[in-house]
Amino acid sequence: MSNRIIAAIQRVPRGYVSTYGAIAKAAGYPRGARLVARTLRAAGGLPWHRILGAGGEIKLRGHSALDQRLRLEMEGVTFRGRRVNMKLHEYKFSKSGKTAGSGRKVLPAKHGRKRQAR
DNA sequence: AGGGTGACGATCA
DNA sequence: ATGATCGCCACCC
Repeated sequence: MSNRIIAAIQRVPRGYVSTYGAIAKAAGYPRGARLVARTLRAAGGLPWHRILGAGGEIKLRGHSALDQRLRLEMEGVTFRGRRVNMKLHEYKFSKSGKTAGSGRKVLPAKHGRKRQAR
């Protein structure tokens, strides 16, 4: 059952987002990104718009993609071109029990980014 | 049982 | 950055 997946998705707070892969992993399916997608489509009443593809890219097509984007912006999520500004909104799961903060070294952001094609 | 598909992801060209 | 491939996993003919 995708119970674990459902649960993981529901843990993502408003104004934040996560990815299929991350959700899958958090739910105990390290390679189940597709399962997450399937679950999102099947189950209802879930904050489906908060789940994105790797890198914060919207994987939906057509009008649904726009819908998702609007919903996210409506929640205060900002975009960087075509994808969500994960830097600011990615929600990190904690193994609920294990080392919370986990290891993220806060890489030095250096100065400005180089370029980027819209 | 067999084959195709998709709200994915990582790699390589 | 874009497009093609391959690997994964569950569902649907």
